[in-house]
Amino acid sequence: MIKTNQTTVKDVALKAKVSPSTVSRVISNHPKISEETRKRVLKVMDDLGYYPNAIARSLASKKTGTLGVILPNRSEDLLLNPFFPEALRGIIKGAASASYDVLLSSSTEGKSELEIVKTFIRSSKVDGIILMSSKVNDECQEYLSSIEFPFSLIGSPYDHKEKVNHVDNDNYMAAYELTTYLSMIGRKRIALIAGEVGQMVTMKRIEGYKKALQESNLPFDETLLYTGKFDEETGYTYGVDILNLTPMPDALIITDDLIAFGATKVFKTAGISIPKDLAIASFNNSILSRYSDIPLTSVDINSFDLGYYSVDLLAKAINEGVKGRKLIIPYEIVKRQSTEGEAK
Amino acid sequence: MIKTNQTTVKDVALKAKVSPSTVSRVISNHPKISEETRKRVLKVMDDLGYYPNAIARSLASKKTGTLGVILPNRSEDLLLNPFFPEALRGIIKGAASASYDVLLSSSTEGKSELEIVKTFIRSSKVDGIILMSSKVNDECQEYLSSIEFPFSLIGSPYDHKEKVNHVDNDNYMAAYELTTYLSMIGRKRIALIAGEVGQMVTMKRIEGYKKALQESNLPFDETLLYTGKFDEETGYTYGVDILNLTPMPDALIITDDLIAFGATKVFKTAGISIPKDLAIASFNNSILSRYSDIPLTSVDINSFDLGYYSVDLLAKAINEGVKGRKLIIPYEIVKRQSTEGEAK
DNA sequence: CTGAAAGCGCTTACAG
DNA sequence: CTGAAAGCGCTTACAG
Repeated sequence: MIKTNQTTVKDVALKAKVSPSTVSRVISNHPKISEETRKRVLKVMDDLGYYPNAIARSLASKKTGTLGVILPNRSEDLLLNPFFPEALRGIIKGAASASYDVLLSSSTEGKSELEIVKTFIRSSKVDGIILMSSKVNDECQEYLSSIEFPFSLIGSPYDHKEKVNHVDNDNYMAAYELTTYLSMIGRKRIALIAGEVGQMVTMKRIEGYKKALQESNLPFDETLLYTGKFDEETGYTYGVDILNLTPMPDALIITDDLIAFGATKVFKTAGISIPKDLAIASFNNSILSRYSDIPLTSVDINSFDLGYYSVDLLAKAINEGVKGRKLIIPYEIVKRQSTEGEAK
Repeated sequence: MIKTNQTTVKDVALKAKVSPSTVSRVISNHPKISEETRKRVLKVMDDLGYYPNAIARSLASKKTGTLGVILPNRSEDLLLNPFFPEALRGIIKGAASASYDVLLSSSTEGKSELEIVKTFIRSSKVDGIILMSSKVNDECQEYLSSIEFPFSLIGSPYDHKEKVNHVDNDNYMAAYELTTYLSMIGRKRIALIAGEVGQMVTMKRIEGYKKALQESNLPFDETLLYTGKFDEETGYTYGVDILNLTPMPDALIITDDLIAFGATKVFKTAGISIPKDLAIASFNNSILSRYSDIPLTSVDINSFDLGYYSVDLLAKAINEGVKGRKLIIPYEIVKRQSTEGEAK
């Protein structure tokens, strides 16, 4: 913002010989303006290079035309997990087509997500908010629901399902299907590296996994279930852990390609044959799963769409007061070499 | 923004028995407020749960406290090139520590970057702008310079160097050093896949490459220089092209890991031994270069820092009117197996 | 150190 | 279909 002597509605009004009210009305496409007046004003606006001041509009109209996006606090996620850039791309695209701007949360160390949300709202900077992940006992969901501020969630709400707009995959089914598939190809000891406890998506996937084991008449073995952070370290660490199990699992589901990729390296180095000794399946279907030496079977969750439709939902929440709407984005299990060989 | 009956300066003023002016002054930390008054007002603000309306502040003060970031129009970039998410992460971090919010350009198909810039400025939504890449004849740089609007550039300005704040690697030197290194390990025919013509970074790297060839007494062979889009297709296509050259090059520089990764697959499938027959070096040092079957030598350009310091520069441009400042972010050539074997 | 007043550039009932 | 007036919630010379 610079002290350029902006041309204002007043200038336009003067030159078009109408009142500022009228200028304002043609700006906002008010229906009851005569075609003649509209044209004249439009022409003057063009001649003067006039462009409405968004800030002034916001103050007067109580609408900002911008959407706030809360990025995960832990910046590692932003870096490693391809979900975030992809979903963000979907959000940007969606926002563009709905004529919204996107304001990103500045992730400061000290500030909790809730504080960021509150600041966005209290400073009146956004019309609505997108939460990019769903935690168990998420205080942001709680808060936003309680003050009835328009928001949408990527993921499944931990509570208040009837009030929270959200877009998600059916992660329960995805894990169920994947586990069943591994069982069908003859695997008996199926391990799972499931992501962070405390994330709804982790809960859902574990549930689906357990259910599938049960229906396949396979025992659930707690020692085959891993949860934790999703960085490189973890991939290696768990890989080594699994290597040391006796008997080793003959299948492994990992909820992110990157980790799967890392773990795969450990197994290969140790002379484990994939998929013969160990079938591996993962999530996100990122570039890594395709480019891997042994291409990885992976669940494509359509991150872009998750982002894109979260905007759609949010726009409806803002404009029509929609609440509790739920959108399921289909996933797809892309089968590749890491699960396609014969079992030993 | 919701029609919550916000508490305003007026409410605070009333309860604290001061004028709104005074409240405003304690909000903005005006020095000449008595400690006593300050404390009383602060207490009332806290009691009332008051939080200043950012929009109103903006309108009155002509400062928005937000930075506009222009993302590349072609969304493929955002997806594939790890530079963008990384640099964006740096920007977000930098913005947070400088107390700015980040507004993202909504990349619509029809709109040029220049139009987005103009809209940001004319609607008074941002105090400054970050351009995430530098094109030859970039009209945004031209425009922003001409109206003297604060901005900073990631990359090298194509012109008006004395006016444009920018942060960049020394891409000339990086390409020069990498080429020289390949020559030093005995390579005689060094090919280059250089990225898009029209990007300043591509120009710089080609220059450095040529200079190094010359100083190493190697001929510059036009048929060994490739430019083009950076998607998967390109990697495969050029890989096949190179395979069909006679004689084949014995070294290849590629300005992105992903493409290098793709090309590598082509070569491996064709039975080319890396690095024996063909040494490969690339840029960005992404996760891919490490995880590759044959780990790739790659230039780490420190994308995060590029983003982070672009904010630093921009803040100085806004607050101190700084112009033409230049910041060089060091790069690092990370040597790995793809260049470390012996030549044939 | 503090207050009264004007103003930032729009929008929106209200009235005609 | 259009205008006059008040107001959105702050900030900032100006004056004291």
